Amino acid sequence: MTARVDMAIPVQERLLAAASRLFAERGFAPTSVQDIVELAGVTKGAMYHYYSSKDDLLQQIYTRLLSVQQERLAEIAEGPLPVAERLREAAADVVVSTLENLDDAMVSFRSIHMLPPDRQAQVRADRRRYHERFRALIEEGQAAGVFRDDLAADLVTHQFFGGVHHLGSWYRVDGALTPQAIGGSFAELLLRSLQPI
Amino acid sequence: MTARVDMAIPVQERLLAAASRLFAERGFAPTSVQDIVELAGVTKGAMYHYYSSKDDLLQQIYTRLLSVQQERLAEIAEGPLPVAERLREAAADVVVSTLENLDDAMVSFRSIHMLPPDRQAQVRADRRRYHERFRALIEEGQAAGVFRDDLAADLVTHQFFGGVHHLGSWYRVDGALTPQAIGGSFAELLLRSLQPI
DNA sequence: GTCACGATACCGACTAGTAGGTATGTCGAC
DNA sequence: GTCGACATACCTACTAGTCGGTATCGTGAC
Repeated sequence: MTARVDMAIPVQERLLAAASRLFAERGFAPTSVQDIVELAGVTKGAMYHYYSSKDDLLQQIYTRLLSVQQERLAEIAEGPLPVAERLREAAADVVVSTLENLDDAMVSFRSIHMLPPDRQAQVRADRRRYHERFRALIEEGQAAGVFRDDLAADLVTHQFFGGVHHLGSWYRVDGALTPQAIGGSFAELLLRSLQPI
Repeated sequence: MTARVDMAIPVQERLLAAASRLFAERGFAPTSVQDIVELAGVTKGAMYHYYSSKDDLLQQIYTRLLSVQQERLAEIAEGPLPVAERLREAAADVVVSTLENLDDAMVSFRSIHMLPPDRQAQVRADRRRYHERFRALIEEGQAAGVFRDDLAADLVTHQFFGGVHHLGSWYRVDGALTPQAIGGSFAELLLRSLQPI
C-alpha cells in the first residue's frame, strides 16, 4: 500500500492530501489514522509528529480551503467592475475553486460537526464571514436597483451556496463539463434569478 | 436519560426517531447504538429485536423520507396545471417536505456513504429516479418554449437540489421564515432563472 | 374463569475487535 | 552529542453485535 507514493512531496503534505482524500471518500469518523498514514506511506509516529490529533488534520484541511476562497472573493468583490459583474465573477470563481479542491471542499462541507465544539465555532464564524461578504454583493446590487429586492439576499445566498456544496455529489472529473463551464452556468442562473421584474 | 420519553409511542418509532435525531446531529459513525437506545428509553435488546443492525436503522430513515417525497412529486408532476406551475409547486413542495422532516433529510443527504455498497447503490438509484422526474419537468418546459433552453436541465436540477440539501445547515425552526415562505422563494428563484431571455 | 403454553417483547452482561493516542527507540545531520 | 524526523510497540477506551434469560400477552382447552 505504500507503493505509489511520491516521496519527493514532504510528509506533511502527503499526510494532509491522504487525509483529505479519505475523509472525502468515506467520511471523517470511519477513516482511521492507520488508513491515512498507510496511504501517505508513513507511520503513525510521523503523523503525530506533525499533527496533534486527527481533529487537527481536519481543521488544517478546512483552513486551507477557506483561506484560498476568502482571498479570491475579497479580490473580486473589491474590484472596479459594476456590481453585477463582480457578483458573476465571484459566483463563477467559487464554483471553480471548489471543483479544483474538491476533496477539501467535500470534507469541509460534510464534516464540520466532527470537530470539538470550540473549533467548530471558529470554523462556523469563518464561513459566516465568507457568506456575509458574498451576500453584501447581492445587497449592494439590490440597493443600486440592478437586482430585484423582493427576495432576501440571505436566502438567495444560502440557495446558491447549497448548489456549490452539492457539487461534489455529482461532478465527475472525466465528465463533459469543465469547472469553468459549470461556474459560468451557475453564475448565469444566479444573475438571472436576481434580474429585476 | 430515559426521563422525557413518551412511552405511548411504539418502541420501533421511538428508536427510529432517536436515531434520526442523533445521526442528524452528530453523524452516523460517531453515534453509538447505546446513545440511540438511551434516548429512546430502551435497551440494546429492544433495538436488535426490531432492527437487524445499525445500518438497518439508517436505511429505514432513508426509505421513509424518499417514499414520501417521491409520492408527492409524482402527484404534482402528473397534475393538470401548466408545466411552469407544476414545476413551481414541485419545487416549493420538496422544500417544505424537507423542512418538515429535517432530521431524516439531513441524515439522508449526509450519510449515504455509510451504507454498505449494495444498499448504497439502491439508495442512489432511488434518488436518481427522483432527480430525473424533476428534471423531466424542466425539459418539458424547455421543449414547450416556456423555459430558456440554453442551460442544461441537469445542471439546473443539481443546483436547485443543492439548495434543498443545504437547508439543514441554516434553517432554524424558531426563525422568522416558515417552510412555506422558503419554499415559495426557492421556487420563485428557480422559475425566474428559467425564464426565457 | 383459569390454566397451560407458545410467542412476542424486551433486558443487560458479555465478547472480540478496533480506535486514537502515547512512550520509547533509532538514526542521520550538523 | 543532541536534535529533528520518523518507526515500533503498546495502552486504554469504546464499539457493534450476541446471547441467555425474563416478563407479558394471546389463545384455546376445560
